[in-house]
Amino acid sequence: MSHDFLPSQLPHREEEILKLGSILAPSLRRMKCSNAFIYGKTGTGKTAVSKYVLSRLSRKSEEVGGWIKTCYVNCRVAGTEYRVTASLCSFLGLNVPFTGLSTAEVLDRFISQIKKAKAYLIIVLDEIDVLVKGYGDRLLYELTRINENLEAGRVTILGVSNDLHFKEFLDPRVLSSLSEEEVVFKPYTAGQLKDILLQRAKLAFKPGALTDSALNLCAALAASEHGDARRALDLLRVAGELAERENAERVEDYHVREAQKRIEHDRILEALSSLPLHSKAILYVLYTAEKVGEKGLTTGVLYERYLSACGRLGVEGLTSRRVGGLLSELDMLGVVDAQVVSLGRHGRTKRIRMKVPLKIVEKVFLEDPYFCSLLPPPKHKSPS
DNA sequence: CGTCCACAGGAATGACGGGCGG
DNA sequence: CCGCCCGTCATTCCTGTGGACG
Repeated sequence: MSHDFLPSQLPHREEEILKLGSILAPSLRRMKCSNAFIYGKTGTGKTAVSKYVLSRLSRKSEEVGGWIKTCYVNCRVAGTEYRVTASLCSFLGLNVPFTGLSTAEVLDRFISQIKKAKAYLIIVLDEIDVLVKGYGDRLLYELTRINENLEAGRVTILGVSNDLHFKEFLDPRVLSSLSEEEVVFKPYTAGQLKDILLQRAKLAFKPGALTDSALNLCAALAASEHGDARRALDLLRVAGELAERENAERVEDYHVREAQKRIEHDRILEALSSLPLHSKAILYVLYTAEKVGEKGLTTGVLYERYLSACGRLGVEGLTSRRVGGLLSELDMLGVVDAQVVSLGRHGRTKRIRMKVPLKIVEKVFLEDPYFCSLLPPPKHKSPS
């Protein structure tokens, strides 16, 4: 049930597999392949299909002589231009130091290794938008024009992205070269998600351990999200874990609903606890107010209390302007609801209220080394 | 019907830290 | 290794404004 598991069959992606396959097939006859751009929302199978096609291709290539090399790099995991390039080298059996060289030097070594091996290279750059947003399209530009002075060998690039907008960051030359072909992954429908879940459940669950309606619910919930298969699998996995923990015979609907809450809960907790100190201080003020039933604080009141909270924390408070900025960031994150209202003679301000459950916020502060001392000690509860 | 409150939120500028080329 | 540049966060200064109230 884990994210990186690559099943032997990918239901409802036959079309995409065929299309990608036909783009890459010429390499088996030592012919030029088009570069391609693959996009679709998260959990639509882009990564799985790319990896699947790559592995099929490299198996096929061994049958016919093995001149095709496939590389899969996740740009977000690799992180920097340098590490992406270094990672590409390692697919050619070329080890480069993890630091010390310039990126250009690593790229040169990479190119000369291609020449030496006369390799047909298929490169998949997953989450390519992260690389481009962080470092620009320089590396992509270099990669797309390697072919120009290569008498033996070929380089084909498949760029995978879930952000369609990122094309705007690309140089027109890079864009036209990269998007010779485009493959779009549409979101899965509820029915398709069900098939995927069924296939995985066969491997992960004992027969009869999963009710049909629980499975349908997972599919329906994920379909209403983005048609996100990852979400569907998460739901099923967490539901399974919950059922297991309470020694239930089978996974039922309520396990799935519980799993959904749990996933949401963890997501919020993660988002809140990684907030910067001053944003947390603002949240703390809102939390203490709402705890005693005080809702819809105004900006002025919030700022005063924020300053006093800062005093107790032993840090200098920020300006009201900055606090206003942080507040609208929290608003955009969906943590807080801040609406501008006019109180006539009493001026214009914001009505600010919490948009996430107080319980989760409380948990954040209890676990926070800065804030836990400001809170009353937790009531005794049996460990859950 | 104009005034004026209590902010909103844009623009310019400064402080700081980290990466990069020379 | 050093200076430079750039992005981020914060401050300062500022203009804009919906509507209750006199």
